[in-house]
Amino acid sequence: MIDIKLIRENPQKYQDACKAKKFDIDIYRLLELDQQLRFNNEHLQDLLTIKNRVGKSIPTLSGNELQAALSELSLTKKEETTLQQQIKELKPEFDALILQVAQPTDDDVPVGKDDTENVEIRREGKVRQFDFEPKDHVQLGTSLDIIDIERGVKLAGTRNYILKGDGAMLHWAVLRFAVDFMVGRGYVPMSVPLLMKDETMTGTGFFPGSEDQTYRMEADQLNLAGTAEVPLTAYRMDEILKTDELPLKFFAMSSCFRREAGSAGKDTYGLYRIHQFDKVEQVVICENSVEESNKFHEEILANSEGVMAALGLPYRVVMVCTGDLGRGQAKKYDIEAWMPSRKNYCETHSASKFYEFQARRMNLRYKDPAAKKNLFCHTLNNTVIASPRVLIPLLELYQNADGSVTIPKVLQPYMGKEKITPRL
RNA sequence: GGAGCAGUGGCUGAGCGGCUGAAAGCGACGGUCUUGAAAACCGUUUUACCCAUUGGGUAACGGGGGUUCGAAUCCCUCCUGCUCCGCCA
Repeated sequence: MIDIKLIRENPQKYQDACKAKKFDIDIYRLLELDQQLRFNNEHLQDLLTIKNRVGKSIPTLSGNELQAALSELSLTKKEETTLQQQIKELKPEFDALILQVAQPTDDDVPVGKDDTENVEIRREGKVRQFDFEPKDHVQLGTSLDIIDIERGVKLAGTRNYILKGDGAMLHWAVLRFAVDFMVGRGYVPMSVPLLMKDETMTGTGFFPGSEDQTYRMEADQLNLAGTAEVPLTAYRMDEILKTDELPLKFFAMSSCFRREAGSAGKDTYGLYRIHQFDKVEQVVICENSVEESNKFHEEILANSEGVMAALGLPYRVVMVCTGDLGRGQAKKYDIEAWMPSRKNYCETHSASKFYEFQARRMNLRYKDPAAKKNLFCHTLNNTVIASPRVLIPLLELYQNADGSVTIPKVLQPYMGKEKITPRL
């Protein structure tokens, strides 16, 4: 959410920000509502002042004076009711609109319409050239009997799968490695609930907007989180933190649930785009400072790059363009791993910087001794590892001519072996 | 799921129609004292918003609604917690 004061000062900036991110919001309608609400509120406040003053004198009055006071109060009350009625009508529209105003992006964010215009920053690692005809991850998974998509779909419908034997082990190995890695970086491990209230979804910025992408438990009015970003970021929601608590650095491993509505027919092959997966996610909550936010944005990116490097996966870092940014994101880096079967670098990580956009929605603040008041925190998050998507490059790049798959060194302790071999 | 009890400031806890944005204690912060610390003593200490130069005003005692000139205090409802019962991974 954006501070209404900032919008008043420079409405065009926010109108432009919405446009760049392809959100159709009428900032000027918002300002109009704001003005009416302020006018009504001021008027109401004056009325209440009178009401309080007269009301307080009531016990000291009697006879005609009392009657006069009471009739004055009944008049102000009538006026108060009218005003409150008007406010009640205007407020919901105002609230709904201001939640939709987009966070302006940093100046260095490239302008573009969609993900095809994201800008590559650099490439890391060497893409493997095969001297045999490589299989894709589905073929490998089937021949090694470690991935069973057909039966996953039988049980749970399209975009579902089952990992089996070394497939399940490899999946967990990757996650466990990521967990240990993040512990090593000093982040606090968290095990969190995944059925989230609407307020939590709104606080983190997923609602309004991503209702279509969210599995909803209507009977209980809860929502299955699509990422542990939601519980981790909202963990201290509605609180005022002590300055020395900051920065908060968390990570959680969790299952993630996504409806993938609107992507019918897209990425239908294999384990790329699925309804349920597991992810280790990192979140940083820091003080209200652009420098701090930038510092931690680089830090969480570096954490994930550390994981990719340890896994020996070639990847590139891209800066996401305006048209591909979410409403609240000021800047975002994606890490894209090389996926041989897709013949491209494909997204495996997404490092987002929000400034106070989420914190303001969640009313997450801290006492700032310098400013001598409560400021909204800044929030950031990034994937540490998401599996089974990362198994795509992992299996495909580590395959051998004989159909086996070598297990990356750092994962071997978790697997208790060096190779996944076909059953005979 | 049923019954009972309860939800007040950072915490404990009083208030149970106007004098209460809220006693008291603890904690925290600042000061005096001290070589330093502790103790003692003094002071400060909820939040958001509005108008104005110092200052003034409004709202909030779990959420929402109601009664009343006036609600932390009475009523309704929802939520949360605790205790007992039921059911159960």
